[in-house]
Amino acid sequence: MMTKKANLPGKAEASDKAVGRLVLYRKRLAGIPEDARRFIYSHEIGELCGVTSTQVRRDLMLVGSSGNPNRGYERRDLAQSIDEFLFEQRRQKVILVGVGNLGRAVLAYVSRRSPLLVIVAAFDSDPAKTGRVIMGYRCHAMTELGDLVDSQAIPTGILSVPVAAAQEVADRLVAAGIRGILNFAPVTLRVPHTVYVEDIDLAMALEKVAFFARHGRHVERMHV
Amino acid sequence: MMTKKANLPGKAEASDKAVGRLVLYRKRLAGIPEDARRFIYSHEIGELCGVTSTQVRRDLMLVGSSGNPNRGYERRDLAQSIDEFLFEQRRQKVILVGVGNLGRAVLAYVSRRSPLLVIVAAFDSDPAKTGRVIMGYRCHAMTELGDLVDSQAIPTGILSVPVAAAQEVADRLVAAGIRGILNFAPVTLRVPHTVYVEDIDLAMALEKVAFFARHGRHVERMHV
DNA sequence: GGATGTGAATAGGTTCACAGCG
DNA sequence: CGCTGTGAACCTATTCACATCC
Repeated sequence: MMTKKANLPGKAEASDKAVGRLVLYRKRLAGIPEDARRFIYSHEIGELCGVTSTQVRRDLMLVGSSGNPNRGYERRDLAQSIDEFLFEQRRQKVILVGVGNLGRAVLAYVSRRSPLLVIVAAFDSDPAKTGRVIMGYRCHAMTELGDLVDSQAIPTGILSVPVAAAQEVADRLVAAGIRGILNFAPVTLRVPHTVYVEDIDLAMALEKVAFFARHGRHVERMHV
Repeated sequence: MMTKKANLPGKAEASDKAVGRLVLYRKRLAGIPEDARRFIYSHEIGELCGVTSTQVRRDLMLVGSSGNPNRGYERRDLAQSIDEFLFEQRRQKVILVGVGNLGRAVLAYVSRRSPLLVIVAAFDSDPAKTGRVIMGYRCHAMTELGDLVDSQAIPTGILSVPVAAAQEVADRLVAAGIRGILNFAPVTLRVPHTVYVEDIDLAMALEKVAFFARHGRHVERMHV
């Protein structure tokens, strides 16, 4: 029998952390000047990212890239492989809900930094904002949210609304078929477990830092 | 012999993840109405935070709190214990460097949300900003940075300056004796390993979400 | 010689299972 | 009974060690 590929054997599944690091490698590679050396060693990538060289090589196994002993990895080629692995080279649409202080900062921050992700619309419930162009993005009324996500099959949403509205908006996003949410609202969202949620709570992040600032412990790095 | 307490036996060392969860528990406890039930079970905390009850109890062992079979944990008491563990109940000073879009959002976000952390000053290199009050915080010139951190023994700094300036500012913070940095600049900072750094790169976080949105995998939650 | 790629060993974190309590 | 507290089992992630290649 065995028609079900449950756990598709042979193909290694990328963990949350591994994906996080791959995104990081990709970003740091992009930061290297175009005219720098054509090849790069795993230990150099490691230094750039605060990761051991073994870890880098282990992660790169996932993308199926392949380096050359003695010369290392061809930079452009490697970047391409990682893009392929992460996004299949295709652009992916994103929407943002909640154009407050934080929402605006995110709009400003993300544009230009992620060429393979495009924010296609922003939403806010405040009538004073809807219709206007903010940080280069047109702000729509919340009523249009469901339709747009659904009709354009938007997979990813950024949630930067006040706590009070967060769960309700999340519900609407889920109902409209969203697959992943980057959540800045300080609340644990209830969503079906098919939807991936990454929470960023700035206050909590700061408290964690404050704790370890006092306790002077270890180095462990991971960019979100 | 055995004078060296290497690994100080008996006292469990809190891991990065455990601390993150404790911060989360504390935050969610704070969100419960004052007049709600006086006791709470580990499985209730777990539901509130998206964590298993075993995990909650395991983490609470670290703070040395103690629940009561049959009734659970006394809410106020527990919150107090966690505060004690995380911050020894004392207020801790924080500064912020870089009052751009993101810096402003962080200022607005953190104030009121972390009663035990107080932002004591903001800094920016733009003369148009220095001297003014932004989001309720007075903005100082960068020249005052080292002195203030040093003289007031500020342990924790928020870094929300442009990439180009990040490493230099980090160096100055370190020289002035900072112990922990919350870094929003999209660069891996080089700091002595006695300094704790937590990186938050919004673009990277979004890319991670976009990846898992396409790959529909697992639930794993962790609020930064 | 110094790098890659990777099985094997290790460390770290989570869940299980259950004793003990109220 | 259903909960807490916790040793032990388990599972995941990282590092080691080394065969292999240029």
